[in-house]
Amino acid sequence: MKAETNYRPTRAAMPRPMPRLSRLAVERAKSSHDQIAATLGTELLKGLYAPGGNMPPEPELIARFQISRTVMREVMKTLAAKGFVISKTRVGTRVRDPVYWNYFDADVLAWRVRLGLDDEFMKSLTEVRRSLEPAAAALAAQRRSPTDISRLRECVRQMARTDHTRQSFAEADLDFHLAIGSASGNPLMRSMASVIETALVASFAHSSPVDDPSDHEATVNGHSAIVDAIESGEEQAAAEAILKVINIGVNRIDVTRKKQRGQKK
Amino acid sequence: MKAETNYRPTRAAMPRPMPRLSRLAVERAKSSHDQIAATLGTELLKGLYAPGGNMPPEPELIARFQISRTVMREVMKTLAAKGFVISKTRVGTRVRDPVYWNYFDADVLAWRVRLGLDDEFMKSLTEVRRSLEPAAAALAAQRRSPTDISRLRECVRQMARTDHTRQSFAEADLDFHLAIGSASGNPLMRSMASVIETALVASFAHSSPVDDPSDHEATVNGHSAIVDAIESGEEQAAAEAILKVINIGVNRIDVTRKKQRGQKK
DNA sequence: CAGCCGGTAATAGTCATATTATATTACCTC
DNA sequence: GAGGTAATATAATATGACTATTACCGGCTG
Repeated sequence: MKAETNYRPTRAAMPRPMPRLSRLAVERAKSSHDQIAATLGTELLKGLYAPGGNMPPEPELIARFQISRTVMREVMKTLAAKGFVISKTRVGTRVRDPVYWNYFDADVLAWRVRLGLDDEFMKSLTEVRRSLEPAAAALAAQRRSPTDISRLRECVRQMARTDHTRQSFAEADLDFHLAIGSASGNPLMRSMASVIETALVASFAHSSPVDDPSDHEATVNGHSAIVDAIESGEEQAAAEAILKVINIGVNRIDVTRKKQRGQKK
Repeated sequence: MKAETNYRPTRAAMPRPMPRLSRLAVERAKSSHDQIAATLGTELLKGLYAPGGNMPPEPELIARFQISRTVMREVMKTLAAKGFVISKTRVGTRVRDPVYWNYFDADVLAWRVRLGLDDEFMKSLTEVRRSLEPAAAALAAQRRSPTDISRLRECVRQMARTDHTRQSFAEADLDFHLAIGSASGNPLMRSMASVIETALVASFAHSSPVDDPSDHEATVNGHSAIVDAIESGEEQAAAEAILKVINIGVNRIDVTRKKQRGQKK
């Protein structure tokens, strides 16, 4: 069979198997383009370019990064697509008000994380999770399709494995929360994936449930309880159960941080 | 004074006054680039290109849209930045799993809206608002800076004006909810703006509080109650108050739709 | 026959240059 | 000084060439 594109609506689209779903964002390969976008994006996040003002003009940036105009423009398009800037002929590339920056974007969050994970930012992430995920779980409980349930159960089974590295556990955990998003039946909820992923990557960087068997067990049980609640259609219980799981994670971070601070003295 | 760029961190950045904040997304001018991005983005949302499969190869798209390769590539970069596709040498431009699509992106939502506002989608939007906005309001009540309060009050005052068009009222309403996002002190919450904007544009398209004086009054009072709760630091009350406002909006849509359906018969 | 290895070719990535469009600024007329 | 018009800076678009990456194929080797 010839290599087949699938853009003819008439021909039944034949989706080839996805090339392995998740993989955490940390390890993504970086082309020169991405690197520069990341650099400028990070600088924007740092506040080096004041909103309402202009970015340096094209020639200057080209000189700075030693790249062709083509690449520079594509980088700008990327930043524009994420809501950071807007370019107009004769005006230059203007930095937009931060309200319009797509913080929910996976890349943007990743840049923000690499910028440093102050408590402040972790708090913001957690606040969003605390409001969105319970809602998603409640919706899942409302709809609870058998396929979703069994998928969630499988996720829990994966999390329960005892041979996890931090990395592999983080992936399993992420899969679970993504599955919740899907089970909610709300595409927007499912789209919060990047937020969760970032939060998990961040929080598991220095401590993970797999470091401590009892923590691991508690985490798995917590997740299992969520599925139970969803399966029996108890919206309220599902929401509370997932909130509990989030809180366990937050506590682990707090504890670890305190320990680390203590050791530093 | 010479035209001044502000990219030197050393020199105190002098933000020029924002060129008038909001303006609803509907009216944005469209360059050829944006048009094509919108076209392809819409087609992606429609499901014309199966996830995991390839987009049509560059030459074909260039032929289709009658544009230069430069523009085509920038469009692809835009779509890539929004999580729709990923291009690799020798492989082509592959459509990513919809989980990764940035639904929270203002453009993406706008495309989705223009695609048609089925009840299903409005429901999704509302579910997200119902979970995020109360959380934001609660946080605002926790922090309640005087500046935020007075800004919110001003928003309410603007909404209360009796000389509103649907458009101008929608903008005032949007300003209010943006202000709530800001007042939450959480940049991620503030970033949900695009979702709200889309929801408002959508919901006011066919009916608006300004169409009916008593509806208008109820809406304004509802918003005022939110500010009261925030000011006195009652998180719970603030959350409930904003939920009420959202519900009023949802009801208006339902009623209008039913009426319209009735008339069609 | 299976599996490795290297060459080939398809495809996007990058580059350089030229032309065009558009908004701002400055000037010029009235 | 108001209003219009030309000059100019800046990004937008176009074009064509070259480069880099890697999937695929076919041959070699065990």
